[in-house]
Amino acid sequence: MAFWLMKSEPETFSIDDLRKCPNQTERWDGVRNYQARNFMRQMQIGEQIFFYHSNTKIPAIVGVAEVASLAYPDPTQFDPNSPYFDVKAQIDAPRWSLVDVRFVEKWSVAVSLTALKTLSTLTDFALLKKGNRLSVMPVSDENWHTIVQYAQALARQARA
DNA sequence: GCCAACGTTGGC
DNA sequence: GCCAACGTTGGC
Repeated sequence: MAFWLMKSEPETFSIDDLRKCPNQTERWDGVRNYQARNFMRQMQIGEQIFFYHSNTKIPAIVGVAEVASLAYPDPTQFDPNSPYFDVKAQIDAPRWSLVDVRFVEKWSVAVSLTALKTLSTLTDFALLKKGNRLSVMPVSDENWHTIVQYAQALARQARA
């Protein structure tokens, strides 16, 4: 089982929006980057995802979601009315894929990008690499557990 | 196949 | 709102 991180701008689609979806599940549409697409094509049902809020006042991992489908063609690429429409995409040769994503939990205390940068135990974390713009990326087992434990510690502190 | 121009991402 | 970093496009 692999672990992942997916970015979303909360003004567009936040973790609260995901929680309110039918079955708390939604298509992760609009990814138009080949590397990110390829990662989604590797995803297996049930794999865990950090839900990251980007391009906002406090960029942060705000909770956990899970992969709810294998990758399939993103329907918005064929829809001329969608902002994600792609003229070059053909029905019989789709360019873009997506997976369904299901809400798992929202953390009581988010783990901010600033906080992540202070975690010296994180190794080779793509999110922290300079100039990183990838919206879907793998997370190593070690980094996943480090961050989850840190989030739990923050939650305990907040309760105390 | 190179690379300049352009558009986008996303932290600050 | 700024701008650095990056990916994509298209002329040659």
